[in-house]
Amino acid sequence: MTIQQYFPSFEKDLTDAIEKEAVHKSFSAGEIIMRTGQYIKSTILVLQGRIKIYRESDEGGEFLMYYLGPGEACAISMICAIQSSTSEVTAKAEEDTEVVMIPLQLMESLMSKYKSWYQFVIQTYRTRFDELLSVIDNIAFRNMDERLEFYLKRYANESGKKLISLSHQEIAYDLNTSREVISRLLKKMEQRNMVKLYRNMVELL
Amino acid sequence: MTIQQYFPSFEKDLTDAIEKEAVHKSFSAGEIIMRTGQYIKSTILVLQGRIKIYRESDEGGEFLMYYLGPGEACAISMICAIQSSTSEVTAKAEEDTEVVMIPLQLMESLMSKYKSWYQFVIQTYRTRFDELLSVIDNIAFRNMDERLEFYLKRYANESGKKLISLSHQEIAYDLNTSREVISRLLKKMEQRNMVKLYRNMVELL
DNA sequence: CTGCGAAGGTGACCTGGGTCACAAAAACTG
DNA sequence: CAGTTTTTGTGACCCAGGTCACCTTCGCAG
Repeated sequence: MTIQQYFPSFEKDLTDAIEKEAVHKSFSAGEIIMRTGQYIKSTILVLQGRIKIYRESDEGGEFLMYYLGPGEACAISMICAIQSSTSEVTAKAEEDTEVVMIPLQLMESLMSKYKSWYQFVIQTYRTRFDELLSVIDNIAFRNMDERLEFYLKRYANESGKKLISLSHQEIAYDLNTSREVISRLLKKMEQRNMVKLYRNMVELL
Repeated sequence: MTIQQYFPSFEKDLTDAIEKEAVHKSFSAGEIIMRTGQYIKSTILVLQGRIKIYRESDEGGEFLMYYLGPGEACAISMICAIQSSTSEVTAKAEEDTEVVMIPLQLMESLMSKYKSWYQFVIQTYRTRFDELLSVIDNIAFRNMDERLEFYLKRYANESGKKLISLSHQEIAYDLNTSREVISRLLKKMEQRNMVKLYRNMVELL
């Protein structure tokens, strides 16, 4: 079945155990899966779609951390699940999304029983930790133009398309800046032949 | 012995195992323990002193992530150790420091044998992940004055002293800004009676 | 086709904070 | 204690990027 397919590193027994005890769930595009301060009782594995993980400030600012796609899991939900503490971030379905929710206790028992699960968890931490490091690099050391370029490239990479369907406003939210700034910078990039601009779309060249 | 003392959550057997197989090491103040790009083969537990974990940019910028004190461990070294990959950060002894190095294979076997070790590792990930989140919050959403305030408070907290022995230049490095900016902001804080300034020292009020 | 809302463009202006140049203390050294 | 080094203070200036005001363009619904 699907778990097998998206998580090929899992042992057969592990796949079965998850299949038997975990809960499948669907979210439609735009739905909030988890919000700041919410109590977490399960970890999330993504089967289909895309989930956006971002941080919200008290003053309504918003800041993209990373996206989760099929075959990936939310490190934060893992950590919190184990500690059964509250989330510090918001998760939103960017597209229609299908996930498997693994409750706290199951998580524990899988951990001691299946080496491939343990390794998957470690791998997940590692990847997300790295991702956070690169986020920090970007905001600490780079200017807006470089950050925008990085953002577009990453987006294109992860979605596999060169045509990025985002309005300037949406990009601005993700980078915690204003629409005008993004418009100006994109215009500059267009003049340098790095992108081509359309309504609600940016094409990377 | 000391491991027992600084890591009271460890089972007796675990303490013994570490005592027997891991290596004690000392670093003097200012020594680099681990640098960006270096291959990591062991995890570090801190017994004495203080270690500063920071990120370096290509252009020589520097950016503090967090400090490690007695009883704490380096999450990054754990993750990298397990993956036997390279480090993305630099670790420097801030004071004379004593650590225990736990080699990769030992790490693995402790993980499956001792529940208290497994929990310690998870706990460490959690703490550091949170710390990174708050670092991101700060640089993404806050201005320099708030960041400086946060920085000083954290420093005071962690060292347990209200007298902070740092030059303006050192603070500036940690926050990846310039000395002048820190001087100006500290002066303003002094006028607002939040701190008192001395040479090479800041006192939090 | 018209009218309206959403997206994008643009100029004017402001501010935080980075940079430069230099002065004044403070501390260390012979 | 005269000279040197380190730290701190400060004014002048600049630039990225945030803010505001307002315009244009596109696409859609009636």
